[in-house]
Amino acid sequence: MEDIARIANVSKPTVSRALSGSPLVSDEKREQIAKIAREHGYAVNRNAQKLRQSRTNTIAVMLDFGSHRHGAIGDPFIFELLAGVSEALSVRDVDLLLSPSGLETAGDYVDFYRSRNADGFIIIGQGHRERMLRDLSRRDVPMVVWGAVMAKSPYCAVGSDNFLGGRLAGQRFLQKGCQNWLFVGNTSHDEIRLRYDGLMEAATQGSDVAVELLNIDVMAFTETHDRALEYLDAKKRPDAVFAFSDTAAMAIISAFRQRGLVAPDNYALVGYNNIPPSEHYNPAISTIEQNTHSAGAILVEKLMQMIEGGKPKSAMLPTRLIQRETC
Amino acid sequence: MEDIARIANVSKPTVSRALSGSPLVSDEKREQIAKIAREHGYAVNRNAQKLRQSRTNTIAVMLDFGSHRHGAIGDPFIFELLAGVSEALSVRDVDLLLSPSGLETAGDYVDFYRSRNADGFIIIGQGHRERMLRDLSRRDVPMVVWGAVMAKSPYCAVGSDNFLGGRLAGQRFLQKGCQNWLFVGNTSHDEIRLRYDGLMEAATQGSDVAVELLNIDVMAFTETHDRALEYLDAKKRPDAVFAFSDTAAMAIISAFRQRGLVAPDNYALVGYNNIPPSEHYNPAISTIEQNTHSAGAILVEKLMQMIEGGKPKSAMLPTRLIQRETC
DNA sequence: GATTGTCGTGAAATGCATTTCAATAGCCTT
DNA sequence: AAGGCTATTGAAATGCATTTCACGACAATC
Repeated sequence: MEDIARIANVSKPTVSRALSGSPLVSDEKREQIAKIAREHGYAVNRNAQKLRQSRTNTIAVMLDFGSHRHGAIGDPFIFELLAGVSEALSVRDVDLLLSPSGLETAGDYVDFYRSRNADGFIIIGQGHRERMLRDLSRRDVPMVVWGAVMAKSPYCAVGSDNFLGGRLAGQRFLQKGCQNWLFVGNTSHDEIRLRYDGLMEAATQGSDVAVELLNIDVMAFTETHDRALEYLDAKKRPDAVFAFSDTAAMAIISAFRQRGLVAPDNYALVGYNNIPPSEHYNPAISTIEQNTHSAGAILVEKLMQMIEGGKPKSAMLPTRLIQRETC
Repeated sequence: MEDIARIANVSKPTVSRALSGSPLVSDEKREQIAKIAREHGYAVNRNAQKLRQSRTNTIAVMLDFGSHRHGAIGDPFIFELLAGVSEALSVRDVDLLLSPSGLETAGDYVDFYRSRNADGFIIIGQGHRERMLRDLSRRDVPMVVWGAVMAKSPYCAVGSDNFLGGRLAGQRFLQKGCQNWLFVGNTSHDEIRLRYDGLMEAATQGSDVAVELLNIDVMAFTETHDRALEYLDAKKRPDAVFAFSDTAAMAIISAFRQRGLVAPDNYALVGYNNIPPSEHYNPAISTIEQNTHSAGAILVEKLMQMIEGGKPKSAMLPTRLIQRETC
């Protein structure tokens, strides 16, 4: 920068101001300096900048890649969410650091933050990290979580109305007169348990409705498929299935078909997320839609408020049932 | 750091060495210093470190999020690739900057690199950026590209043997005696054109084989589906379809079924990527498998060599046909 | 006892941009 | 013509860790 200053016959601060678009420097001079910088292949050292400003304009997005081969991550839904976040960040010219490694405990997160790697965290899915997240939220680190939104939550969470999602599915089952329901998913994840709770609430409003729970902990396609087969082979015959994701719904459809059961003739089925293939699946999958696109924007918005010192409130996004062939 | 040094009764350099695991400092002292740092909530400022070392231990991974709503990105395959890269990087303790915004021209990439935002680039998919990539590769910026591997390529590319993939599908079609083939994909992308070329080669080995091309430029699910319907409604009746991705294959299956055509009875179908749902789809999709997992590791390996000043060669990964119900 | 070597340590230089604060030049009032 | 104001500008301080180089202490060798 000093060299550029010399060539442009100005001082270092002036170059700095010109390049960062400060109003203190005239447009003419700015132009001229920018030109010189360009010609000499000079680009501001971003690390020196971050060091000086104690601001990184970077946020870390935590995806549970660990569960990649457990399937949760492969879901197009997560990808859409990530794309939404990425887009919202790029509008603000903030960089996205994807799932930096070695972050396990709340202490790890705090250290990472203190090392000024990022100005804050967006954490996708509480999963089984609920306890860690609680700890972390007390440590004065800007963070926003995508997942279950609970009244008592100590941190800012953004998520769909999962309880409603479950209830909508249940109400539809009631309409169709189904009485033996099956919920497929891992209820140890808050987000998914809320869906189960919503389904249960609907169940209590019907008469003679029984709900079973197929609690799969490895949420991959193949595992879900196999667990569903086992379930059927135990002579169970649900007339309504609510799956925690469309991907899982596909696994269900496949397993049930192997045993000669087809939706909607032999059972009703509702999935979750409304991923693109669901609409054209055979049969087309009824599902609960989440608004991924605004999700990303809201997550970013909240986190930015937090970084600026604000204390944003959690937000719950609406959800709706999309009826297709399976139900 | 100076404070920690004072408290530990040593000098700044010693603290630096202790915390970075230098062998120059005794284990005992290292322990003690680490303890003090922990107790006082001290964490090394990563930006100062990067500034001093002129090394960021960060690489930028470029995904074409722009095409998100054009579908390409939603493909689980891309996600798997990303997960593979992420994992390979985390082993090396390198951070992953995801698709920083504002990078269009080769010049943008160079500036970004010169600003020391990252030590190099992994670029997923040449797409329509082929020209930019050529430019960039001449500018002395470490980069590796996932996509078509071509002999004359000026940059290091890693990819599957797409030509072979196409040929395998074609050979299978020949075995089954199909004569009216349809290729579905956007051949303006090198990667996909190679698959087409491979298919064509197989075609020339058969007798009386005709190949048509359904050149879809928006590779999203719904668009593919609609284009397939249009195609059928133009009274075309292919007896073999090769789709550039399993996702596209699903769209094809759906569209064909709407016109009363079912695989494998009415036509043979081969997809690409072997994403998890393909195995259990109805019908189960025959497909060309790419090895995503080693892909990520190889990409990272090559890039690291390049960052160290090496000049790694391109690599082509094997590919194989997985026969399932559709063919 | 003198010499060579090893090990650990610290002072100071370095990487680079931003920001504060004081100073200057130029213009307008009165 | 003197005083006051604005718009620019620059010198120096600052953010923080790493690295070079030199030095002291101590053990081993002759």
